[in-house]
Amino acid sequence: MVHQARPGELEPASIRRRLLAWYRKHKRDLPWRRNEDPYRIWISEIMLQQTRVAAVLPYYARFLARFPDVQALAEAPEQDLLAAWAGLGYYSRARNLQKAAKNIVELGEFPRDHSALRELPGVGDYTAAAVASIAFGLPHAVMDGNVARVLSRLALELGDIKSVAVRKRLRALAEVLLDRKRPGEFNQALMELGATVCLPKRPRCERCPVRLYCEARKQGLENQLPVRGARPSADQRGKRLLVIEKAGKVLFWQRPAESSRLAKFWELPEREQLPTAKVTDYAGAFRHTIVNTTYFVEVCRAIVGSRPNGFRWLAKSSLEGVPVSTIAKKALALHAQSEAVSRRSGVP
DNA sequence: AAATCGGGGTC
DNA sequence: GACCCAGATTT
Repeated sequence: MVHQARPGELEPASIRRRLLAWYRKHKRDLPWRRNEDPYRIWISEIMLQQTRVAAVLPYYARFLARFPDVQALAEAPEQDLLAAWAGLGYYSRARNLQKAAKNIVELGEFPRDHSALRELPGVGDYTAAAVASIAFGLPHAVMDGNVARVLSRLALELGDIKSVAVRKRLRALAEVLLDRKRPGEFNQALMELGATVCLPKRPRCERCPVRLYCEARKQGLENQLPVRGARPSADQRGKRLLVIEKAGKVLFWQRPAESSRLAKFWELPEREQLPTAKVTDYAGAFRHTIVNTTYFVEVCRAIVGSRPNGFRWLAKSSLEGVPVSTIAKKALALHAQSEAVSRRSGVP
């Protein structure tokens, strides 16, 4: 019996075949695609949460060299871990990674199914499905930003992509389409399509292996989908940071463990924290956006009499091994640059 | 259901 | 600037 598709009806078998053929030919050579070690797949998936491939690449190899297996990760000092993660963002990922590593050591083996994976801190529906399918060949469909966009176009989903109802519909569609014999490959193919062809703006439909099945394209609506609600506009704040040096050391304070963001990261003092510091000169300014706030940061050099309460001197040479916020790193770079400029021009 | 969490590439 | 990324967790 040959299946005869009616017009407008989804054709999962054909979509699977075309998508996989396309993927085998066009997939990018990414470091986490070179083996199926669950540990390495897991690390890659955590790093890739809300983070572009290009941003992850420089971190991935370095991180694995430093923490080559679950044991090493479980035993690492937290400051080492945060230092290795500094700049990637969403630092609760690093903290949860280590909690999970400790759980796995306790378990005695890497969790081998979706529900066991899902219990690890930092592992939600997406990551559990990704690791289960890619590392263990289990038939779980992933739903990430890429898949949601691709499927919203394929199925002409007109509801808000963030809404629970729409996510649920798209998830059901992903499960129907999933190639249950090659779930890992299929999931990666769908995500790869979203990342390289079915782009948020101006999708490259001429390169798409399933364009003939795409309802949005049939209607000429591929550029209008997916639909998403408006976002709150970013607010803006000023910040004045001080670079206070003494004998190769710089004055820092450390965010408390309970801090909602950048917990335990080291920061430069703000002008308001040290009203008695004597500002000697102006190093420059830059802007930095954190989630929904844009900071306009001015950097000054300053001097203090003695070490203020709650602050510590950190050797410049030790900063690599310590979690330092990106704002502080930018400020230090600006400071170093302005110092070099004033030396060249002969200004003290 | 909505808010929160980083940072950067890209248009 | 706005958008968005191989999301998870808390409120």
